[in-house]
Amino acid sequence: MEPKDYELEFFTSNGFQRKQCKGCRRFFWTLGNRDTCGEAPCVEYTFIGNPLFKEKMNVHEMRESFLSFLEREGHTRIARYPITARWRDDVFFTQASIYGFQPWVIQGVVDPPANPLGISQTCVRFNDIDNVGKTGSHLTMFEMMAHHVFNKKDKPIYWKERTTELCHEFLTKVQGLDPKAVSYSEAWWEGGGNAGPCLEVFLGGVEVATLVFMEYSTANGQQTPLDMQVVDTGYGLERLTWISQGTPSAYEAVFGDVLRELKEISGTDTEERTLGEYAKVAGSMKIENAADVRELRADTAARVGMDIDEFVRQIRPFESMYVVCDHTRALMFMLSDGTVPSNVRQGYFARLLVRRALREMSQLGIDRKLSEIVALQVDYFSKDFPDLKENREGILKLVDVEQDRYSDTLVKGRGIVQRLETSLDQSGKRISDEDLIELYDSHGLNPEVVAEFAEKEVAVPDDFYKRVAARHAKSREEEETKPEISLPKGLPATKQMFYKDPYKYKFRAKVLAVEGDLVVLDKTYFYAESGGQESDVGTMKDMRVVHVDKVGNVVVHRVEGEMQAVKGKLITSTINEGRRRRLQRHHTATHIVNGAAREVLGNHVWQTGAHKSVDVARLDITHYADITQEELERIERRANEVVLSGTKVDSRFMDRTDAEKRYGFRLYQGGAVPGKEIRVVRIGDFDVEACGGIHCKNTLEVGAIAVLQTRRIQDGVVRLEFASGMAAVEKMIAMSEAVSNASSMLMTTPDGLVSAVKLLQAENKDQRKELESVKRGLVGETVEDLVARAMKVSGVTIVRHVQSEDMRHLVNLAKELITRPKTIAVLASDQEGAKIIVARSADVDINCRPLLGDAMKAVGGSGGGKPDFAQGGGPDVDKLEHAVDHVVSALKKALEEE
RNA sequence: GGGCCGAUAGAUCAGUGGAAGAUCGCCUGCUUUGCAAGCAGGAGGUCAGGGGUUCAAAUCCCCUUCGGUCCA
Repeated sequence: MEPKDYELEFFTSNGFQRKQCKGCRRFFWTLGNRDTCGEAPCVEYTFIGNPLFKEKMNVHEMRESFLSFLEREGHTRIARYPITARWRDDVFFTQASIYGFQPWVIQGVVDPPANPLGISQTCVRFNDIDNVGKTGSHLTMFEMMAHHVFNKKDKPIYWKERTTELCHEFLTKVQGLDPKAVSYSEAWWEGGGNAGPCLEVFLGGVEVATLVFMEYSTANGQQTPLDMQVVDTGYGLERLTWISQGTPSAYEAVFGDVLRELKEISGTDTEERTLGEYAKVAGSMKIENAADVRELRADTAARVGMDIDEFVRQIRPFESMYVVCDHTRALMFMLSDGTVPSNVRQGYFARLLVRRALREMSQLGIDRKLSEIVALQVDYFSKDFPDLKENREGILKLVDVEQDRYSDTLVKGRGIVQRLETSLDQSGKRISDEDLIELYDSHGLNPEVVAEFAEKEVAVPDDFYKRVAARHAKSREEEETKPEISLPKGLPATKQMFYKDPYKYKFRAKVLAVEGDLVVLDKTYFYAESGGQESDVGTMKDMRVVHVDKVGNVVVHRVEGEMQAVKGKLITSTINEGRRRRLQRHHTATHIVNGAAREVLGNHVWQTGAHKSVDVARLDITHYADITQEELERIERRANEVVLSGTKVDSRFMDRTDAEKRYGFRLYQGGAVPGKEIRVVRIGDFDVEACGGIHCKNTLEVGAIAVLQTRRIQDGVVRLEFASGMAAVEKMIAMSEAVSNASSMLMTTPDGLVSAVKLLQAENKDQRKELESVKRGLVGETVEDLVARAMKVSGVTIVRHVQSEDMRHLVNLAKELITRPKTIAVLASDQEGAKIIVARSADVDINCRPLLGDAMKAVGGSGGGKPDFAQGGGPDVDKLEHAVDHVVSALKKALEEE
């Protein structure tokens, strides 16, 4: 960070002065007389009740004002990227305007869609979610407006001067800001392996924009200049809107109609001044936990001269409404862009938003479906984002499903809390901090909810969420590293000929390298395992090719048999055609099933994984529920209609940006796809995906698609298993074989199979019952028998019985015997070791346990039980009779002594 | 991807080594003008699956499967 980085001609020639902030010591440029940088806490918000722009605008007007300004200044306006960053596998969500251009544009692999360009990018960030609603400015979802420039060495467009000038012009000329009111603070930016100087643009106490000049790569601690210099600006749409309106908080400015409606529904109101002071104090504070929030409230209450309790009573409903507005807005975009609520990954954040919003709704006492509020958001935004309108129904459905789920969790939770209290009551305890953490972490019940459910008061520790986090802080498991295939360096990319001719199975190619059992050719028709499609196999001269991998751009053939490939020589290879055809069919079938599932289930369906093997293919898709039999049949029917339609399957390489423009981000079903050119596989108007796999040329080649089963593999993801072509036929043959075998075994026809099985089940159950009751009857008979033969000592009947029985029977026998008055049973069996039961009726005063204990010593085992019913066993079967006699004589002795 | 909690009757759950239970629901009968009523009786269980420890496992240990939940 050097001063010269910031000494712009634009500043010096326009009379800007470089000053140092007396608060934070940062340097900044300004036309005004200020001595502070212009950001809170060095200054307080100055624009509340005092808008700094000439015109009040809502978010839509402000967005349009910015983008059309850029258009007038030679920029091309481009559409936002989805909020779910499917083109990347390193992040879940789009968190800044530059995300859409990482990594391919920034690395210079792909040309930007336009240059220079203007965009308003929808983003979400969850790090400060706890502050939403409280600080007056924090949001989970926001729009980052930007002008981006990608300056290549040979074709620079503009850099610091023009960037700063554009920013200044937008603020002063377009928005009518007093030029003295803005300051540009010198700072350094780093992120995503890149770095560069930046200017932070402050006005009224708020940072409204950051102008980043990305020019270094910071890989392994070194700063090396980038080939491409990137202008990465970011203008906070919501903040600019706020400043234009001068409302007490950003929320009041940006949530528009939705907030108005919420206020009406909940019937809450307060003085603007209270909210304004709240935001001012919050702007100068760092808020990290519940104690900070208390401090913020206390300070503000003091400033407006209000009792703290009264202040909180007034402010809480507003905080709740802001949270509901923010979360529903974020949800709307996330769900529209393909996030399905779930307990993992992206989906979890959607669930989090739904649950938090619902809690605030109940705080407010609004008894409505959350989807009604989301619907308001859709209506407020759909004019500027038509895709929201298109997905409206789907979005609301997802919200409803998720709300139902939460109410299930709460119903369950209420039971858990009540049972916990009852059991704690017995030991005179109360719900502890540990209990609270457990309830939250394992059952999703946050402390407020627990307090609501509990009879008694519940104390919540300030650092509650910190302690939950501490519970999760544990060492990470080491990642498994795949054994790297070592190849000679500098091999050229293998020409993958199957893209040109997927029906060629025999070819000659030059051997470029031989490494152990690995062979690299200059070109190949073998398909390497990727995109879930298994690799081809075949032969190379007399060797077998058993697997084909891709390492970078090099295709590696693994062979078995004596090595016949010689570096520099030509070699003939043959691909196993039958296998290839099956894999190819399964791949095309996968696209068809994906499209059919989307048609049947809804637009929220995205592929999350797939595998195509010889016999079966599987496709994992996002969906919020199990697939019903009816839906399954519709998908299967639709898929086969598409097959029979004889639609051409068009596979071709396209410029990435062109493809995205033409087909949208639905292309990325299989996840991130690298490179400037992507291969686009299009089945008429039915389905388009970016895919490197080998496909049929026409859907007819798929033959038929048989869906074999569906399974929910995780929350929000369903797996479809299916077969196509001959594999489908084989599956059908196998199934019908199983059915006919089963029917003939049951001496019925396939049609009668179900009822035959039902009958069989019923019969089986009846017989089990009957057997049990017969056994019970036997016990009764034996009892009579035994009692008749029993000895009597001092009026007590002692039953001695040794027989090879199972323990269960013995226990039943003893149970039956001791229902008789004045009865003692000494029963034994030598089945599976020596087993003894000593039991007595309730009216005999003898402890059976020590008696049994002695016998157990004799058979070398151990036992236990209750005083009136003891059982045990040991290994020494030979000593069983002796042990039983011992028990009986001890009993006699004890009874006679009385 | 990781942590935690869990899986017992149709539903909700109790049972923490020694005879599988409660409540609701279901069936039958009685009672009642009527019922989200009362009384009496009854049916209903692969204690998720598989291994192990033990004389003995629903219960303790391990694995698998499935569900819930929190976090990244």
